[in-house]
Amino acid sequence: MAASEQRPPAAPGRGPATLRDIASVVGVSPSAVSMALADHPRIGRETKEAVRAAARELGYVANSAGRALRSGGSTSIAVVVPNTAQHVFGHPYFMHLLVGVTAAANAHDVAVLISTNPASDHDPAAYDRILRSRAAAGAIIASAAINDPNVSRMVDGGLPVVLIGRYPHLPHAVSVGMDDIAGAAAATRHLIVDHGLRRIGHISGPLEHQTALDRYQGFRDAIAESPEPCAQALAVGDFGEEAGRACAAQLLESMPGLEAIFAANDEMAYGALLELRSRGLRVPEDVALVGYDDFGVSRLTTPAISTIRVPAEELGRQAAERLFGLIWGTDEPVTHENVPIELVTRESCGCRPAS
Amino acid sequence: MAASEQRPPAAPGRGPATLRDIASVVGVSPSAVSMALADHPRIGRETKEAVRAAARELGYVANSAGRALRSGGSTSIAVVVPNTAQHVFGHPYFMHLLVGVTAAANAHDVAVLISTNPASDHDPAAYDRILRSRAAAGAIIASAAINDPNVSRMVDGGLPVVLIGRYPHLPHAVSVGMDDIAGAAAATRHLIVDHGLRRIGHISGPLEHQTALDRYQGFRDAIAESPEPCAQALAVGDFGEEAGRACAAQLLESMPGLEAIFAANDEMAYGALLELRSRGLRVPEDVALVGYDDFGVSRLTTPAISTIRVPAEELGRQAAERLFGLIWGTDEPVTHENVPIELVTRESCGCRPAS
DNA sequence: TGAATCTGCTGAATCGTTTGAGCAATTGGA
DNA sequence: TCCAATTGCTCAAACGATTCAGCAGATTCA
Repeated sequence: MAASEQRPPAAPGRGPATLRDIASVVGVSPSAVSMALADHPRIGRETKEAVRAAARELGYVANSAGRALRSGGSTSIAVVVPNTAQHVFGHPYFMHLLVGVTAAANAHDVAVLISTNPASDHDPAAYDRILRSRAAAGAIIASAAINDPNVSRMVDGGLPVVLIGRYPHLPHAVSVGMDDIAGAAAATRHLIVDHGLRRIGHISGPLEHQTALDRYQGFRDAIAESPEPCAQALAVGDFGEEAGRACAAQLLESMPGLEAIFAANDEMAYGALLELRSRGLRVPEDVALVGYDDFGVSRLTTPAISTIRVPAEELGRQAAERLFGLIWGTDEPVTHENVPIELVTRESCGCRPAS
Repeated sequence: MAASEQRPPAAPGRGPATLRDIASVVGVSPSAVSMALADHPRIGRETKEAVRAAARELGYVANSAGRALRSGGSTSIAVVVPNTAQHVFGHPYFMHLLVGVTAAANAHDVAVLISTNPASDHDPAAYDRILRSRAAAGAIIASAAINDPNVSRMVDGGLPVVLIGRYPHLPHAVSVGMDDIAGAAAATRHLIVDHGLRRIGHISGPLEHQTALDRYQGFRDAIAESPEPCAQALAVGDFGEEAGRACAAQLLESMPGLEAIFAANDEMAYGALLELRSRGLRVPEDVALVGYDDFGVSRLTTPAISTIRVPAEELGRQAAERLFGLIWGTDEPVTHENVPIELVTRESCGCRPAS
């Protein structure tokens, strides 16, 4: 079925219609058809109507390769995930992000390409190739480590790029994120001020991620601003549930009389919950617990985990809009923008009685 | 070419390199470069090496539009989600599917385009346009309602399409799915045979989804094959947590002495769990519960919900491989293939004591 | 020595679309 | 009546990669 005939002009069933097919139906040149569809003022009203009718009839959609080639720029954007697929790509955060991005892209009739790192490390990264091949007109980069050299290479690569998160060492980069420092401080402050807890441990993410750094910073800020002295402890995890267990164990060792744990994400908070439960400690009566993210996990556990809600979908939507602004040049170059976050109190901090 | 002055040959920083840039560096024609990169036998070894060196030097990646235009066929595949974005796209199922698809696509150096329905209903669907515009060489269609006319239109549209799920009314369609009937029967049989329960209710999905139909069918099969008589009841939900609550309430009304509930997915099982708990009924002691899917939700609840594990990632991977087979013509046209599923017993059916 | 073959490349055409230049017909103004 | 301006289209040239026919030069064989 791959062998195509010589192409009798505008064979009705054979493959998608082209400008030429419409042209031969209407009886004008392909150029006229192109201009008619673009609503060019120099094309007559009748011709335009005839062209549009024929286009609808034949189900014409412009060949994206032809268009991209001629007008230098595709109608796609890429969402790239620099980290290995297993680690981040499978995370609910990414899914919500993607929903936001596709919603915005759909509204502008733009296709979304997703790209992760290939397994091999010496090869040029997959997303690198996508941008160089001009398959996408720009890219949204999600959750990169701060020392990822690819990110700064892409930012400097001349192609429109929007980063998700905060990148203090890339001052020229356009980014959309949230105030993780304030969020973490709010979570910690809630434990200190509203629940009167004084001996608090933090389970952080890997410290080469800005997000982990910022949440740790917010934690320390809240401790520091407390009028009454608080004791703090740190255990460094990797955002995974198992690390949460291990870090909770570590905190219990290192800080006798631990009253509360603030974990840098909900997965680790859940891990901590399991560890505490397995040691016979009650949450929140013996140890209070707060997480971060609110992507479903924290709502389901018993007790439900109090957390900071990250509006990932909104993040994705704004990143996409910002990217369109860069691509079409319709935007003042805002360097960084934050979406609002919110403390969600549930049972694990002691706000509502665990049922 | 009188216009050769316009283009200072291979300006190093200006935009991605083209074949011409390499050609002018090496001192051969663009054709030779193309053939060298394709490892054509009629190109000399030295030239090939020089070309490859220059290509690496300039960071050359073939312009995807140019290549697609000439060789008729892009190097992307599309993943389309016919349902509204809110409903299905945000589901963990989709995320796992996507991980599998991208993993397979990455391995073959193929880009993945994702597409959802636009809001408007009268417009040609977004994925329709993607295929017609040849932006993607083929498509994987995820979770469509059985009466979705777009699906059969795409299947008959002449472009390679792989469906995910079972489509008994589209006998020619290539699809990858799982045996939902067997899975549901296994879940129900577990309640009957292993736990000795006899009065069982089913919370199904919307019955215009084949998945919902099949799981209901499996439920009834297991009831029917039971040597001892069982009582059954049905409540129809929409795969959402709220519907799970409502359906559980409905089942408790309609079937006095209800001993067990088999829900067609984990979200609804979780809703049922909440409803049972709010009525003071213990799970599994008073009412046993089994769900379906195992995308994280069921593992986190207390008690953890027994369920059927759906290998969505594997589903995505196989769908992608099947699609490549269709596109490149390297495959016998297997019509339908199943991935294996597995019963995962946890606490909600009574297999392990709830901690 | 001359013809056939092989080797290594060039030139031109092509994919489908867009766009500026330009041409023929019509209309307007003086 | 004649020169302009306007209207409505056509032509040709791109965009970048691929591919096939063909052309020199070198090599082989008779």
